[in-house]
Amino acid sequence: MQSSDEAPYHHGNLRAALIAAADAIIAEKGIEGFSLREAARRAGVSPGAPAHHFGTAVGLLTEVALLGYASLGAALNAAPITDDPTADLRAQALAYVGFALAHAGRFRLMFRPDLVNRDDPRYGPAATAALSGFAGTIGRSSGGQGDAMAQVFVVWSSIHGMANLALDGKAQYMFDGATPQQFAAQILPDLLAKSWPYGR
Amino acid sequence: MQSSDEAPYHHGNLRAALIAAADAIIAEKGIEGFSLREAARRAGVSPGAPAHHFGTAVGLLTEVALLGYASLGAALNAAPITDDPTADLRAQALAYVGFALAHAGRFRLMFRPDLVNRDDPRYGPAATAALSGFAGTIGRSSGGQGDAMAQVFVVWSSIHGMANLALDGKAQYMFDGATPQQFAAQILPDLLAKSWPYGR
DNA sequence: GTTGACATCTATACAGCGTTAAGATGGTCA
DNA sequence: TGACCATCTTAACGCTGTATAGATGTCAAC
Repeated sequence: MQSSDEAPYHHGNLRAALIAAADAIIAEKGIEGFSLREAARRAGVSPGAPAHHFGTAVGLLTEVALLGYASLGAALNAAPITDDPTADLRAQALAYVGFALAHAGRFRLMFRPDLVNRDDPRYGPAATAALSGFAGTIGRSSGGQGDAMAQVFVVWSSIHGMANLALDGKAQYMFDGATPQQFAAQILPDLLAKSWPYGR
Repeated sequence: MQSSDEAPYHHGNLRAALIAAADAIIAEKGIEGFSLREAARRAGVSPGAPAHHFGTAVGLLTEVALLGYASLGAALNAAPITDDPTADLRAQALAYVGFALAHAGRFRLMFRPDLVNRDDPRYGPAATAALSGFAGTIGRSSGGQGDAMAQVFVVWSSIHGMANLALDGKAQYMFDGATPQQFAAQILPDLLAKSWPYGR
């Protein structure tokens, strides 16, 4: 509740504070700049304190990754639904790439199997939910015909690959001078029109 | 020269031994299992020895990554050139995904900007050369029309995204029971036919 | 209210890490 | 032979994640 402004007794809700601290570190320094001890430092507790709430560092990072999937899903769903599924999917794809570039640390963490516990029961649903925007748009257009899973995966592959390459700076070897955003906007229509079986 | 079979004086060629040791560690334990000290241990030298040859750990890992790009290029070029560019590209794409799955550690390292020094003058050419197989196949079919760079990037995005998702085990949420290889073979034709402007 | 049980956090320690600095060692060339 | 230089060792520093034992505060039962 933060009712008194000094560091309280047993800190109150260390769990949430550690998650917030970890997310902030990752946003500032990237996933490589994260350390469990610094998260504890920022939360004002001793290095051993996080263990009680999260076990290991992976436990804490898994929480951040789950938040990342939630925020990715929110970003995808922020694109309005129109009567043009092709345009919708294009907007979602741009949102996906935009999310990767704007939240590089989170995005990289989300796809780091060594830092995230995939056996957490919340992981699968969180990942699926994040992609529900894609699935919905595709389903609205294909009318349920074909293998929906395969369609989502094909679209996801294309967009995910582009997000990764743009994030890794690979695009600069191909289009000098363009920002990743400009580059994405330029390439996306072509990429999507062809990777989506029912598009155009 | 390795003329005597005992550990010699100043070791002989520590540089090559360290690169080989690092590559072996990464192949065995993945990129997260790598440590500079263990590479030194395997080469039979002290922890400080690598510094003289590579500066920091990134220096050594950059060498491994450069080897990785070379081997990736070789894998792509191993697919024979026929008079059917679509089939060629399909084979190369399968080779790309196959490389990622067979050499996961190397592949992950190659795309880890924090572990590889992109400012190394050999980096850009190595990456470009690795993709020359894609570029050649695409160029052979498109006849030089259109933006060659953009075409390569679109194809690369799709395949790279699929390789990453398969490598990260994401495919298992969509096609249970199928091995990544089976999954790749199943999806690739669809992905490629649609991501490649001149295919089919 | 006092007491016991419990969750929470601290203090401390350990092994391992990357990196650095100073010095020993061996090869090479004048 | 002697000077020079590349190479490697030894030792140390501060950092990391994690484990253990104990202190501290909360809460429920009596």
